[in-house]
Amino acid sequence: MLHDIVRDFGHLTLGTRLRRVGEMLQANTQQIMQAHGVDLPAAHYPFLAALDRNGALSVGELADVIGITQPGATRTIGQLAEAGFVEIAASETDQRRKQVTLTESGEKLVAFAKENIWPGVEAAVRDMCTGLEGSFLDQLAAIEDGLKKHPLIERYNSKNEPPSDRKQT
Amino acid sequence: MLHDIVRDFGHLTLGTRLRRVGEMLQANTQQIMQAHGVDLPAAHYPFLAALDRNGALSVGELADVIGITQPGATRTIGQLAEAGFVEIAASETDQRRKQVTLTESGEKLVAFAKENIWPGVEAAVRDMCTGLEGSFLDQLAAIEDGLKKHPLIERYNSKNEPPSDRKQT
DNA sequence: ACACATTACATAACAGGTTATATATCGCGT
DNA sequence: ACGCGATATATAACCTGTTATGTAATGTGT
Repeated sequence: MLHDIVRDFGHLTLGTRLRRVGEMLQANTQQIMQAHGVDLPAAHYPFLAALDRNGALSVGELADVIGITQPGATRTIGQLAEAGFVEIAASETDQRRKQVTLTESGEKLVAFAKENIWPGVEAAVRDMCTGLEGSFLDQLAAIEDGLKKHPLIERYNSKNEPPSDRKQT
Repeated sequence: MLHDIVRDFGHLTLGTRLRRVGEMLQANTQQIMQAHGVDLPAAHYPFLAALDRNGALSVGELADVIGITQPGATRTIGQLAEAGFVEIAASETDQRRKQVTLTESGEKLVAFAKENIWPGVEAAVRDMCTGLEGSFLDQLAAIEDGLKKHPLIERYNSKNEPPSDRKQT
């Protein structure tokens, strides 16, 4: 069998590797959400969480809080608005700013996720991270292996009731 | 000041966070290469390294070795071929397979990087990872902070001669 | 008060990954 | 030898981030 060259290269290819694991985790998280009937790209959740925590925020503030660049925030906010989860309004005091707020639908979504899904996801990821030892590279390798062996949704399901679809109110 | 919500959320947003750090590292690495006159997207280097190590490989083998999906490999290989660093030839025994090999230009590039750049990059990343302690999340936070404070190229330059442009042979 | 830099957001093009699916060749069973 | 599943690659569409740059509104110095 061929080697995993990215892993072999150690620190040299750490960037590629972190990115790869991150993408895998995002996909896993999205899968869990979907199993609950919530169908939204994984990267949208930090926006909803930030608005839930902080109330109305401008585009730039959201980018800051979430740690991405402003154009990325602009796009995601646009998609969330199109999906009806947030509202975008021009600030009254400064016509350049856009105030972003959760709609009622968005608030309901966050409430549901906060109550029923996110704690389980957090627990599943924490489960995967417990017992890790050694250097950062060692721990990362353990996570890669652990995630391949037991995907997040498996860890999630083993700790939770089988999900009940939120759409069937 | 507003919080970094992705970090606050702990394990819940680990995916987004890993991805973010990975992208930063890739960008840093690319920057160092560029300072040496080598202008190639960061994700292309694992391909060159794999071909250098293993000799000719098929598209699927490259995807395996590097740990990405086959369509991703197909695209990157196409770009490398266009840049003249690899050659794509149909296998003689199996018309479905494409054998990918380094061109002379590709071999020179790898030789130069292996000799003059990659060791320094590896050392810079290792430098950033030394002395890390605590949980995976703690170490990740330390890396985020360390990278923001001292980008890779700074660590690299402090340990190496100022780069000499390889093009001016 | 007006010129001009600064700020906030939008837009465009790209990087680097993904899934889903099409296409062509191979190889195997009957 | 022929049909058909399996395999190798390609293509298309998408996600999520990035730079670089444009545009409109704001504020500031003279």
